[in-house]
Amino acid sequence: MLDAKLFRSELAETAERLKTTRGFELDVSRLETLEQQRKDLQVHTETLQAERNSRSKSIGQAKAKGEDIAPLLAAVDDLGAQLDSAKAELATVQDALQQIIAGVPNLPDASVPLGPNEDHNQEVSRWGEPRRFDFAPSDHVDVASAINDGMNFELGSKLAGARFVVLQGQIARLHRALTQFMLDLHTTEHGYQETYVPYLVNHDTLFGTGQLPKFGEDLFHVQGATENQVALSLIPTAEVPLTNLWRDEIADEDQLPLQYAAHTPCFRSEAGSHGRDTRGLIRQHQFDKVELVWLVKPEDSMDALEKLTGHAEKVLQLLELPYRKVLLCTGDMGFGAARTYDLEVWLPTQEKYREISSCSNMLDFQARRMQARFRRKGANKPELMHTLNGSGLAVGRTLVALLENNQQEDGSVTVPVALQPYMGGVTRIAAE
RNA sequence: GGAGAGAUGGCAGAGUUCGGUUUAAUGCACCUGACUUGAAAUCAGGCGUGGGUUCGCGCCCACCGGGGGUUCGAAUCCCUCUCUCUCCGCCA
Repeated sequence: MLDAKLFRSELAETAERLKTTRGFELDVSRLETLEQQRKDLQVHTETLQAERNSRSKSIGQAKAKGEDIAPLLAAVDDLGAQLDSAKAELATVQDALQQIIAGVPNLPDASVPLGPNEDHNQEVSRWGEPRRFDFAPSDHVDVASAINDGMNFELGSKLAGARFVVLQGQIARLHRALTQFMLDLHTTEHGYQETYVPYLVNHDTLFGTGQLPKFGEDLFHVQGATENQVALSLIPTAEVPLTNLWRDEIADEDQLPLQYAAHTPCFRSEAGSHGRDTRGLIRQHQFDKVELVWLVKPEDSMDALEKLTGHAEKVLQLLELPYRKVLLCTGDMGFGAARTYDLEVWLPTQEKYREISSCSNMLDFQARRMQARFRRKGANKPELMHTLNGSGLAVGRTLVALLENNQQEDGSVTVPVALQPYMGGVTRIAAE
């Protein structure tokens, strides 16, 4: 959420920036109208409240002295009704304002390249050399299926439907090994606190990170998750529970930066992506991810983004997977992001780089929604934190990349050195 | 699943019986100053969050787990939801 002051004192400039960077149309005249109404109604309402308070106090004092309070009660007769209607009008206007403001995306950082779509992203660097095959490489589905039916989508759809999978045997173990490897790397080498979090969260939590109110259709919602009527939703990423650990909290300055890592399944309805990536593990309703989250002081957040991205890159490097790092342009960034790097891994059968990690600095956008704050030594006012998150990495897509890049002509798949300890020392997996 | 007790500022913790000088006591922590070579200790003062309004000093409003209700007036009374704790039962 952007600072409400931007919509008052710098409305025209803010609307212009949103339009040029994100192509987002802010309804300026409606905002102006609502803001004027809000101001009038709020002043009116608070005046009535002040009036009521002072009269009630007088009544209390008169009563204490044993005076007759009937005339005082008569004088206050219709104040309650006036106040009720003023409050109701104010609430209507404030809800309307809130709904607009909660749906406005973050403003990109000035360092982000301008552009309407992914064609305008900037490649920052490349690592590794895409392998040259002296045979026609198979895609990950064929590679894994050939290793003792290791990846079975028919079983997935039987159990749950389209976009679900069952992994078996060595492929399932490889998937687990990747997860453990990533989590160990980040917690022992990169300073993250290992964290286990709920996979179902409430709506306040989803509002905090920006999934609600605007992107509810991307989520799976669960009815009657507890005995009551509270609506819960499956997390689309561990960013949601991790970042919300500090919702409505005030940290001490010296507690920052906070670094959290968690492995969770992620659930996405993939509404609006019918027909895209229908084959294979690239786009599933359920996938595993190791997520990295930072909570930092504002002046540290850009530096933290570089570190966070570096930590995700380290995973790819140790797995010896070629990738490139891309700085997203203004039009391609997520709702809450101010600056984002995507890491894209080389997929030989698609002959292109595909997203495997997305690392973003949200600045205070989420912190404002969550009221996640910290207090500097000696300062009396708490201040909003900055929040960052990134995949380190998406486990399913890492498995895809490993299977495709490390396949051999005989159908076996070599295990990278860094992963071998997690595979019981095995250097390659093959059909048995 | 059954029975009971609770939720109050950064933290701890009064106030809730019986609604009204409570601008929520007090302590800890924190900030400023005094004392000190410096520190500790001590003393004095300050110190919740969000919002509105004002050039500013300031003034005003809301907030005692969430929502609703009763009332001129609610931390306090009523309803409801959530969460926590104790005991019993069940259970991976």
